[in-house]
Amino acid sequence: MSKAKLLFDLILYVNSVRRFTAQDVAHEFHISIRTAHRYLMELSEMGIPLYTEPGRNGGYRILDNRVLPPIFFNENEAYAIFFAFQSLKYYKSLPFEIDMQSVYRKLYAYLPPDTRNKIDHLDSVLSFWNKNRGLSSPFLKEIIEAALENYVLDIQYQSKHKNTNREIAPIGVYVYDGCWYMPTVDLSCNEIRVFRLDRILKLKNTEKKYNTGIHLDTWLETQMTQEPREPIHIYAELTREGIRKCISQPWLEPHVQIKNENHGCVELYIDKSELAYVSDFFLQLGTNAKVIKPQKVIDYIRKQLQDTMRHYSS
Amino acid sequence: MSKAKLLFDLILYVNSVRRFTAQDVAHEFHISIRTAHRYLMELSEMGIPLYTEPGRNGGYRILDNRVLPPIFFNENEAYAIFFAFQSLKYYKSLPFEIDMQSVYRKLYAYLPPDTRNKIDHLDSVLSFWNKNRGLSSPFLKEIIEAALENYVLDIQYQSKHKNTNREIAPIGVYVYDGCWYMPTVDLSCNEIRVFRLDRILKLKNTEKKYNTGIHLDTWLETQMTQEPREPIHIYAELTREGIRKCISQPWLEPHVQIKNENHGCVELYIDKSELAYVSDFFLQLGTNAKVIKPQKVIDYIRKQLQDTMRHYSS
DNA sequence: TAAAACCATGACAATACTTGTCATGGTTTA
DNA sequence: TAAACCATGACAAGTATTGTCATGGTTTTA
Repeated sequence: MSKAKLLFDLILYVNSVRRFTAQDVAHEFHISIRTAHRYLMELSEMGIPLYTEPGRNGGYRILDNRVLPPIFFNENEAYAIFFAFQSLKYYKSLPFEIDMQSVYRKLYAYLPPDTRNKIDHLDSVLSFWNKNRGLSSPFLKEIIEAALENYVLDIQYQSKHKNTNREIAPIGVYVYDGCWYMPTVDLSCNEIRVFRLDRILKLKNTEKKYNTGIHLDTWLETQMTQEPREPIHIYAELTREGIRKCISQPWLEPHVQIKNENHGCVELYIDKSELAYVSDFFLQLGTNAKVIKPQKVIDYIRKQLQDTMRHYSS
Repeated sequence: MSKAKLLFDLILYVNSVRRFTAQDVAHEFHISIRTAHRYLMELSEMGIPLYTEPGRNGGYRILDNRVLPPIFFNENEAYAIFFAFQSLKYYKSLPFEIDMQSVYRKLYAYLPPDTRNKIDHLDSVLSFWNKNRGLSSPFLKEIIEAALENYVLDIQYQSKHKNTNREIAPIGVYVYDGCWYMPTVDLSCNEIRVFRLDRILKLKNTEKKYNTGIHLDTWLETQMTQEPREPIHIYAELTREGIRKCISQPWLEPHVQIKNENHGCVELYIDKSELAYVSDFFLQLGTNAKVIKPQKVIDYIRKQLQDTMRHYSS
């Protein structure tokens, strides 16, 4: 085995055992102890964060933030990384922000000049804006860590009518529509609740542990595909502009039927719990939509219109 | 200089010159031609895409998709890359998708087992959903390429009242609110127009070139910070729920004033062109907002209410 | 058609590097 | 105080790398 290959394997070895003696290395790789020492010194010089403790029960340790063996990337893979980083550029206070910068620097430093120009140019024709770039989610990192380690959090949350304190076990975090959300198990009632991160006022890690046993993707999938429990049949006619606006809504888009360039309709089943939201949506479309079914939505829209009318005539 | 270091530098050298002879290498690195041959053979064996042409005027070439010198990343940097990739997971038909997969595999392969678990777990507690994950933007890659190379595109676009054909020079692409947009110079009128990628029906590269001379970031910045040209003073009172909804709007958020837990107001200047949009927004807030100024908005809201009322009473 | 300018590969000696053994000295713990 | 670690130096034996020379192939050009 060549020296380079051996050093490479040695990085893998020290990364996985974390604590070892020169003896261990010598035995593992069938080399002398003297050479083991020499190799470990070389790794240190390469920047691998080893430290040693002399004396009995001493030995070598690897610190956190271990260095991986050197990896060959090609130009396209570098592009892919730059492209992905670009997508996060406008989020505020992201975890791993500093590490992204150092990845960027390392890759950029090794690119040939013409590719650098391309990368600079890519940067100048591609932006991922997000709606809530003004709103920061200061607790994001803590929440990701808590979700990873199954910690229970104590949060103060600004809900519709008042501020509440809750003990929750986060299932995970997700961004939707440019805004961070956290589905959790609320430990007071053992139900799943979703919180918006920008509405969390305070957060404390209780150091207690609770494994929700729920996988974020699984949960999101069930949310998205869930059949309505109390299905309500919605039918509405749309103008051209109404079609355009409905198609922009991902939850409506599959249900829009286009009859001709200027007329269409939308027909779907929703759950009772979504009634208010859906009614508000059609209300906001004004004369570009006309809800035909159900009467409940029509009544709601009429009531809202009357209330608002009164509100504005006083 | 050690052999490893020399090979490393040689990668940088061949990546930047792209075409060279063994003689050149020998001269550049002060080694014999024989050794230059040996080294170049080694690079080939390492996977660097060299090919050779024998004969006079022959020599070595490097193919596209050049391989970068090996890079040491640490655990946190690997995390950062996984985190960034996660943010793109739900976009449809992205450029660099295949390369992202191979980056993922390479990094993952070299992670120690415990870190692999963490990465798997990170994957299970973090999702970046986006609103239009159902809507694909099939022309994204073509548009990025056209923007990079300053090509003029011929598009068919579904606008508010009819489908139109336009010749445009893309300034760039950006995502906002989960949806892809493309600011362009419309060559028929030489004005800047923004198109939504999902509303592009057809796209053709004309092979003509036109340099817009506009930098996407610069343009976005001016869009966002632009002072209103015909400023209109808006003042509205808000309920608790009104505050909540206004704070969710990034363009309103800085102008919301909270008086107490249940009352607040919002005051700002907007441009005349935004009047309809802003009016619609306050209309949709119903009784949770009361616009006090200007009369124009109040009139608009009243008219909309009446129209919709009539619409729903027939 | 021959010479020039490339690549490809082999042999071999000179040189440089790597390794294992032995030796010495320091630190910590039982 | 002995055991079990790390750290480092010296040196000979073993291994790898390098440059020189040699030979053979391909393509271009004069």
